[in-house]
Amino acid sequence: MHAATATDKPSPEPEDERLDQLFHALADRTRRALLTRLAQGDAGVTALAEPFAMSLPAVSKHLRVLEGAGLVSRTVEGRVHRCALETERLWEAEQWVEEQRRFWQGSLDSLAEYVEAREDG
Amino acid sequence: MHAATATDKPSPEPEDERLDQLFHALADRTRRALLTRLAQGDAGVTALAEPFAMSLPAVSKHLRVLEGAGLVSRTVEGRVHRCALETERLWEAEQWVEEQRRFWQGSLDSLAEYVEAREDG
DNA sequence: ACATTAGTAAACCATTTGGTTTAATACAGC
DNA sequence: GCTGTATTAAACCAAATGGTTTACTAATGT
Repeated sequence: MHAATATDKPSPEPEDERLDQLFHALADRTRRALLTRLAQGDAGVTALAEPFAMSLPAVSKHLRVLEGAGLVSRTVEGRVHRCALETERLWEAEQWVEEQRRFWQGSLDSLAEYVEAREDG
Repeated sequence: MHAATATDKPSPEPEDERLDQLFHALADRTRRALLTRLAQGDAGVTALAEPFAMSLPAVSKHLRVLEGAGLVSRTVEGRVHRCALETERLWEAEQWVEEQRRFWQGSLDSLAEYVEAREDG
C-alpha cells in the first residue's frame, strides 16, 4: 500500500529550507530590531550592537543568522564589517504570506460560489 | 534587592511577543504545510496528520503552536477537534514585512532627497 | 458493556537556540 | 613595533524545540 509517491519526501525542498531560515530569522525581536535599524542605513557591528543590552558576540551571532537568511549582506571595509539590508528576501517572505492569503481567499471564494450554486440549483 | 518596579522589564512589548510567536510558527515547514492544508478547508487533527511522516502527538504539538500564534482556531465537535485557519494573524505578518519594506524604501527616498537637496544648495 | 476512534498528557531525548565569557585575529593610529 | 579598536572563534550553559513512546481521557459504534 501507499506506493512511494512524490510526497514520500525524498527531496529536502530547498524552498522550504529557505523559508525556514527566513521566518526563523524574523522570529526574534532583536533580529527584527536590527533589520529596522539597518533600514535607516548601513552600519558596522559595534554600532548596531550599541542599543542592545547584550554582548557584542551575541549581536554578531544574530547578524550571522540574518546573513544566513539572506536578509543582510556584509562588506568588510578595513576592520569594520559594514552590514546592509538585503530586501530581495524580505520580498520572499511577503510573497509567501500573500500567496497563502490569496489561496485562502480563493478557497473561500470557491466555497461561496459552491454554496451559491447549490442554493441556486 | 533591586526593588521590583514595573519598569524592570522595560516593556514586554506585547507586539514583539506576538510577532515572535507568529514568525516562529511560520518558521517550520510542517506548520506551513499544515496552514496550506487548512487553506483548503477545516479538518480534524488526525486528518491533518495523515500526510506527514510523523506521530500524531507531534502534529498535535505543531497545531498547538499554530493556535498559540493565533493562526489556527479549534472547535471541539464531539471527539474531533475541527481546526480552521485564522487569517487575521497572517495579515499581521504581512503587514510587518510590508511596513519594513516601506520603511526601507522610504529611507532610500529620503536619502535621495537629501542628496538632491545638498547638490542643489 | 466493550472495543474503537480522536485526541491530549506526560516523560523522555537529542539538537538547536540565545546568551555568556574568555581568547584570538586583523586592521589602524601613534 | 606597540596599543587600541572591530570583530570573530571557541567553549560553555540553560532553556526551548521537535521529535519519540507510552499512557490516559473522552466520545462513538456495535
